[in-house]
Amino acid sequence: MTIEVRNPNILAALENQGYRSTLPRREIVENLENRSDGFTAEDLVRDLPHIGRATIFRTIKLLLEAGIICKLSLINGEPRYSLAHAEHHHHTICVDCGAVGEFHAGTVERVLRLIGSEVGGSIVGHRIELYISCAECSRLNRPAPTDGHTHVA
Amino acid sequence: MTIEVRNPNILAALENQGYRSTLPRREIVENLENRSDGFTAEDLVRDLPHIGRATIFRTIKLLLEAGIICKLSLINGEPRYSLAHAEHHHHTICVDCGAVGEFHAGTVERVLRLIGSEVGGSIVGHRIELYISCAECSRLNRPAPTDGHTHVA
DNA sequence: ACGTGTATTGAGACAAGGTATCTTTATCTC
DNA sequence: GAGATAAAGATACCTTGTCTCAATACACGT
Repeated sequence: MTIEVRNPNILAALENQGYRSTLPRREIVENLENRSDGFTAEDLVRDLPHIGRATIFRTIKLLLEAGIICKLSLINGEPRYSLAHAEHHHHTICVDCGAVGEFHAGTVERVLRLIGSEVGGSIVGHRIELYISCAECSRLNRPAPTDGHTHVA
Repeated sequence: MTIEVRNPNILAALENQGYRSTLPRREIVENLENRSDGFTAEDLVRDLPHIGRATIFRTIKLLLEAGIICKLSLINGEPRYSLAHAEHHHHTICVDCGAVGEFHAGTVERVLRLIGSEVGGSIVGHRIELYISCAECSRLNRPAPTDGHTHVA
């Protein structure tokens, strides 16, 4: 399980990939950097009303492809985005407050590779999401009576 | 890794939970049972044009809640449904042909529980999806040059 | 078999999240 | 600066669902 520091220069990363540094992109990236938790595309649309909706979505896609942000889904399937702090990781998502954490577990990756090899064919990727009620939320609310086995997917 | 047999009587399961056995529901369940792979809500809407859109979605929701079908997402996030064959499981999804397989890996569950306990708070659920190019597809197409580490979520 | 209460349906409007198109504008390069 | 071209904005449209509300069909008691 690893938690690393924030990418120091997102704009530079985009420019290195041949993209222009435009005002809307700078504003979106700046907005992103001031967020600690997950956010929706609509959050950005609301925060940056002078930037067109399409541009917001286009930039989100760009940042996703560049690995700068990740797309994750809440337990009900709603999409959220979050800044990527580490290279390869997965997310813990608090179902109460929405806080997003990152973790990396080599064991899980190994087991999935093993399963892939049993199935035959080749592994293309995987998606892992761990839904929790974070320490604070589960203290405030009554602790959720779950078993960690809730079948989500 | 387990693969089990199909639920013999979906309708009875619904009735046991207090739901009425209506014609639309019978038709939808019958249609489902004749599918081997993942399907979309629109597939059902197309196949059963005399059944209202809302009813299709309502019934899907019902079957999801009853654990009779699962909702899963393709690598690009598109939703798919698939009949549930086993109790608690996750899915392998072929990114080329869409074939859906089921697997269960106790090791992964254990590791996720461990991670949950490190994070503090309580585990509510998890989502795991393994994207593959199935044996047949990876033989036909050129084998995908991936490493099993593609960062999806 | 026959009402009757209530769950369920169908039609269609609405919503969230996102994409496509097309014209105008802003960047980068020289 | 000038020009080629990437990117932005506006807006229509798409997909996947959900909501409302009147009309219908189940299931149950008799």
